[in-house]
Amino acid sequence: MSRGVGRDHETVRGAIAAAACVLVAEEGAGALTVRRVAAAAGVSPGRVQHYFPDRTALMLAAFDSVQHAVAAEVTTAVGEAAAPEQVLTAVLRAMIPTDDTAMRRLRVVAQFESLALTEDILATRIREGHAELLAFLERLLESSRIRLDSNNTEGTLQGLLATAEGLSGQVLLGQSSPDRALALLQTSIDDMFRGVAS
Amino acid sequence: MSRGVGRDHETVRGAIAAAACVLVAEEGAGALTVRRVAAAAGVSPGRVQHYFPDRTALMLAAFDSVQHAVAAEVTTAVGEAAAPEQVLTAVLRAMIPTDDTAMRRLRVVAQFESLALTEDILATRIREGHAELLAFLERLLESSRIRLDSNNTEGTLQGLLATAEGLSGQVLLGQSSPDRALALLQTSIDDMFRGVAS
DNA sequence: TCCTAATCGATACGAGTGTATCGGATTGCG
DNA sequence: CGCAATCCGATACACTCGTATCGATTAGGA
Repeated sequence: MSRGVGRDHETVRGAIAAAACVLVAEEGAGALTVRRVAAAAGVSPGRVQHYFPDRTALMLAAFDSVQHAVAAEVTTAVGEAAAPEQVLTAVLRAMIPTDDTAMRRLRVVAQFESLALTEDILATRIREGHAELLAFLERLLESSRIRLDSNNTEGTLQGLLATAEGLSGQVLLGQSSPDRALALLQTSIDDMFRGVAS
Repeated sequence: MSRGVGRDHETVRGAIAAAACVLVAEEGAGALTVRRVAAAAGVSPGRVQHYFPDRTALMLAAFDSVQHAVAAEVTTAVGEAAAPEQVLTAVLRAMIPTDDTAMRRLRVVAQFESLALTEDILATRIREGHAELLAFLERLLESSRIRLDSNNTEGTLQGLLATAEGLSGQVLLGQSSPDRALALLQTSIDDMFRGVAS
């Protein structure tokens, strides 16, 4: 079934999008090209063109691919945690790249974030994902017995997310080691829980 | 003196680099092109080519241009502050875009940071600038009477810088308003100084 | 004055881009 | 067994890109 109507459309699309992500991770967003992606996926340019009408569709598919990968990563990290504090810690730690695969994934995310400064569609999607994550963590903490001393759960969470994102950027740029970033992140988390009755 | 040897080389170079920054701010790093920059600077492509041997030189000049602009901004912000705590606060607040010009400037910085994930020369320069800023703030706090409770000045500062960078990214992506980001940043700074005898 | 070096506009070339289009291959259905 | 729908490889076209190159212009020293 290498041709014809029997092809599993979504599988092929996903494979091409995944190859596009690898390409972006290694060569930057500028390499997001029909022909380059085709070469990276080991596929003819015509095939890529068949599954994606234009360059924007290819870009959005690649973005969805990383976003789903990140969501899956977060989900498994959450699955292993029990208490709400552990869930929060796991989610935030997942934003710091420690191994090669996480490094690549977060490099792709960083590339798309800078693309989003120009492409409004990407900015919207990133905002939605960010708001979703924030709401999830907010529900998590509010449904538990945890109450933050600042009486401002959303603000504190947003600050924590900003810290994690900043540390992630530092690691990606080689300004900080993953271990150091994780330690600093843990300090911020501990500060947040300080003086809180669980 | 529109031609000939009498031209002020550095002035022309600077003007072209500044125009390149405006272009990057408005259209992203992908617009960093000889012809586009020439058009943005109101200059013939040949002139740009004359002052910059290749695209990399143009990119580095544009990067230096923003870096100097940021340094100047920080310097004036520091000049208005008296106490070391105020200096630190001023530096960190300068990383959050509040008006249009700061917005544009930080957009350019963000674009170059994502470019640095691919271009090693940029990564090196950013690391150097970051280390320099960190060392400056460290000296500032250590030479003053301020001692951090965590007994880990560098780590705390790095965490604070990460928070500011993360908040800056949130503002750039429209996930947070400048005022909100400034408030969250202030909270982080206050937490840092909590329990510290000045 | 004139001549050398700097400046710069214009043009050209090859590579790479997005996209349109065509034709053959393949498959599942009637 | 057709046959229509899908799949996809190939090609073409009009662009933009970086870069090389040439010639004209200009300024300042000899």
